[in-house]
Amino acid sequence: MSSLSFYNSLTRKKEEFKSITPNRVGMYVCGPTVSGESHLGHARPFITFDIVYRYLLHLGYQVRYVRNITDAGHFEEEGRESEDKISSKAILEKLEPMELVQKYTNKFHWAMKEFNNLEPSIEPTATGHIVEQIDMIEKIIADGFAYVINGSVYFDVDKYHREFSAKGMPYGILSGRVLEDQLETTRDLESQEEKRNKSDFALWKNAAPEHIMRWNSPWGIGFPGWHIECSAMSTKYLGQEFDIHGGGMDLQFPHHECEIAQSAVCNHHIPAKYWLHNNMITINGRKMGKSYNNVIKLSELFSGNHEILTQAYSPMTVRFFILQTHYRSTLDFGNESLQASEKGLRRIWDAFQLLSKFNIESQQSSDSIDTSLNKHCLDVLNSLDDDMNDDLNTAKVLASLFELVPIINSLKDGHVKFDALAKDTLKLMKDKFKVYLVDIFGLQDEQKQHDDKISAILHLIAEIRKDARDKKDFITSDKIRNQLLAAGIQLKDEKSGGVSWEFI
RNA sequence: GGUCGGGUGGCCGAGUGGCUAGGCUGAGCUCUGCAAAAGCUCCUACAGCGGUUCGAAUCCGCUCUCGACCUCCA
Repeated sequence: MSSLSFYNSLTRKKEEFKSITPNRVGMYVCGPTVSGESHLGHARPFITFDIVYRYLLHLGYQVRYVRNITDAGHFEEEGRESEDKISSKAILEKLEPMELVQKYTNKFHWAMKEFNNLEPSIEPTATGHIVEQIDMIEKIIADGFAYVINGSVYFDVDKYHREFSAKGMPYGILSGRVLEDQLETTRDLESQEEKRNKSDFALWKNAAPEHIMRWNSPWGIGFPGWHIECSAMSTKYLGQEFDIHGGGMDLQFPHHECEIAQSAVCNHHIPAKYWLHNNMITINGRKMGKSYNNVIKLSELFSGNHEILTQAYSPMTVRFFILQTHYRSTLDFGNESLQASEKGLRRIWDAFQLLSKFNIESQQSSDSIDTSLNKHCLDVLNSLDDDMNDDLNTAKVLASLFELVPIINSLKDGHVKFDALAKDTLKLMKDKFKVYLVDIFGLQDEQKQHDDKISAILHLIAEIRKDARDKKDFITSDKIRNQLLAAGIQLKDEKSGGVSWEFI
């Protein structure tokens, strides 16, 4: 059996995963900025890294999964009016900053729950770690890699690059950018006189009087820069060097590059061994993002309340949609694609439900095994782990599971006899479907829950309809079926003579 | 302009040298009172042009084209 490997953005190649501490994994994923509601694009990293988390747990690792909440505002583009996003919107909505932050944090948690994402081990907030951030900045200043001007602190990228290139940690090591090129191509921006170089970034920013979010610091009243929170919190909870750092590809530069520089100065290490980046979700070929004005919020997606949407899509449909593509590929949103995922999910889930109900133990081992079919099943089942180990090829795993669906359905319909497959093969199939769909992919049943009384009524109605059919009273039987269908309940006559139903 | 990554059948999307990816859609058949579901079958594609090779979607070169990042970003 193969071993787990990841594509490491840092080395730009696939590498076998070996945890720093045996059997334990530390993983840090950049969380949401809670200044607004999460959209479809945001769902991708959190689902992707939920799969990473679940898979590592499945492999038996003890994982500490840290995902932060960015609740201290970041800056607008340098050179424009420096403005704290969170505080400016708070004025707009006439809310306390922390009230706003709480509101969107709650919404974020709601969405994560809808997606059936496991909760991280620690979910630290930026505002709760101002002290740690200040400590780290002081250390960087003491080491000579940051300078103070007008109550703000900037990281001296140029100096860092000169001194740390020799230590194998040049600025640009993660993103592949060459600092010298950057300096030449960065456009001239105004209000940058404070910084010694254009590539320098803020560690601490002096707060203008109108800023509501503000803290005391050795340099005056202000707020932390964008990148320092992740360095401070990952160091605090995972140590100076941990296993996995995850996030969206758009964070690779500058965010993660700056994290590396900050941590390299303070801890003398590139903070993480493996850097994993998920690709973007696009819409009409363009990245979904605020600046493109093409976002679909998660609440809109789930309710169908958006002009682009032809219908609502459930959280599991969205999850499945994301899993059907490799995490490093762009994924283009489209109603047709989502609908395909919705149907595909139902098909595979129905097969899984059937499979779970099969009573394998009662099957007698026999010599009527269809060896080629049996081998085909085993080959497919045994390929699953290899595909998952190969940089989490969830798309391939799902395709393989789909290959088994016709066989499962045929077992039910009797096209394939149970004793055509070895008992162990059936057991393995049952096990793998459960492990992958439920444990690793985190899919769950979305059938609307109905209570026993409804079930009893449906049983009764089905029985009445059966009586009508037996009497060849198809007018009555069709009336029952059609009206139930109109009410969202689909009856299916089974070959065995029984009836099953599905809420649609 | 710089850096990087793509272009796969009607749609979405795996796949790095030879073997059917898969899902959705469409067509036909079987089953069925009729449906639905399910099964079977079909529609067999790799942007273009060259090159390497016995053999290329896959490797190399060029061209066209789309996108991401370049200090707000998942």
